[in-house]
Amino acid sequence: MPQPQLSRETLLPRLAAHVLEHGLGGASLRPLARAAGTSDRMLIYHFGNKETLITELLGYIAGLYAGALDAALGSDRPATRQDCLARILAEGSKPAMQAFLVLWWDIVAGAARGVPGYREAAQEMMTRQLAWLEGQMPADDPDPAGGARYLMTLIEGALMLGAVGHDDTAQQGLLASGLASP
Amino acid sequence: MPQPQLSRETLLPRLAAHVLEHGLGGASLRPLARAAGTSDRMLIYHFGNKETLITELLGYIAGLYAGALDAALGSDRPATRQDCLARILAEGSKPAMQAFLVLWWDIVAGAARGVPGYREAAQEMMTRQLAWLEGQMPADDPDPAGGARYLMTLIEGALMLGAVGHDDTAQQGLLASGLASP
DNA sequence: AGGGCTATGTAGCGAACGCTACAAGAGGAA
DNA sequence: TTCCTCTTGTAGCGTTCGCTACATAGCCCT
Repeated sequence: MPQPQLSRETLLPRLAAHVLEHGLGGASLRPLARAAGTSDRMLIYHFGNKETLITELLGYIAGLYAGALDAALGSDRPATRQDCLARILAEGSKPAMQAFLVLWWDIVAGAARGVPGYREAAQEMMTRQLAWLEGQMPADDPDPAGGARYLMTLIEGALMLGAVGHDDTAQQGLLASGLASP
Repeated sequence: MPQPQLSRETLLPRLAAHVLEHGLGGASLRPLARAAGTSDRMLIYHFGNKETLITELLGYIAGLYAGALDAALGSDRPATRQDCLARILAEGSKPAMQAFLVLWWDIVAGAARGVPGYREAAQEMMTRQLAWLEGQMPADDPDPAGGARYLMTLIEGALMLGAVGHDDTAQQGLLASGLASP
C-alpha cells in the first residue's frame, strides 16, 4: 500500500488553497479532501474532527497572511501618512490579495458570531497587520502608534465599503479625511 | 383544513427574527419553517425556492434596518462632528443593534463572495445609513457630504475591528483621528 | 520471524439538506 | 350541485454531511 506520507503540514497548504478559492462556508470534508488529493477519511484521521481542522487551517492561513505582509514590506519608508495610505491601498488592491480579502469577510463573520477558532485567527491577522502598519509609518511621524491605528480604522472601513459596492463612498471619505488626493 | 392564511408578508417577520438570532449560514428550510410556525413545504410553496426566499428576506431585513435608523433619528442635530460620532457609536452599541451587527458580517461576507441578493441588500443598507448620517451632520458643517463619508469609513472600520476583538485598536484610532476624546 | 504501530482504502451509518409528488380540505364560480 | 383553484399535510426522493467500523499493507522493534 503506497504511503505518500501525508501529514497536517503537507495537507494544510492545499487545504488553504481550496478555501482561498471557494470560501469557508461551503468547505466540507469531501471537497477539501479532493483538493488535497486524499479522502475525507484521512482528513479526520489527521485532524481528529472538522472543527480542529478548520481551526488549524485558519492558523495556517494567518501565517500565510503574515508572510504576504512581510513580502510586501518595502525597505524605504513613506515620507507622509498620505503616502503610507496610498501604498497600503495599492497593496490591498493587488490580485493576490483579493482572495485573502474575500476569505477575510468569512472569518470576520465567524468571529462576530463566535465560531471557535475564528476570532483568534482574525485577531492574529489584525495584530500582525497593525504591526506591519506601524513599521510603515513615516519616520518623523509625531504619533506612529496612534497614526497607525487611525490609518488601520480608515483602511478597514474602506475595505468593507468596497466589499459591498460602496467603493465611491470610501474614496470620498478618504478624500474628506485629507489623507488622500483625487 | 384550516387556512391560517400564511403569505410572504406574514412569514417574513418571523423568518427575519430567526436569522437575526441564528445567522444566515445555518439558515436551512426546516429550522426556518419551524421558527415561522409552518413547514419547509410551505416555504417553498410561497417563495418558489430557497434562493428567492433569502433574497426577499434580505430585502425585508434591509427595511427593518432602515426603520431602526429612522427610529433612532433625533430631532436635534449634534453640534460638532465629534458629537455626531459619539452619538452614532452609542447607537451602534445598543443591545438591539448587536443582532443586526452580527448578521451584518454574514451579509458582507456573502456580498464579497458574490452570493445572489447579498450585495444588493448590503448596498441598500449602507446607502440608507449614509443618508441617515448626512442628516445627522452638524448644521454648520463645511462639507456635510464628505464629512458623512469620512465618518462612515471610520465607523465601519471601528465596527469591524470591534467584531474581531480589536476594540482597543479602533478606540485609539478614533482618538488619534481627533474625532473622539478619551 | 513475529507482533505491534502507523497510515490508508472501502463501505456505510444516521442525519440533514433542498425539493417534489400526491392527496385533500376549503371556498368561490358555473 | 359540480368543478376549479388556492392552500396545506404527508411522505419521500436523491444528495451531501461529519464521522466510524473494519480490513490491510508497510514499517520498526525485539
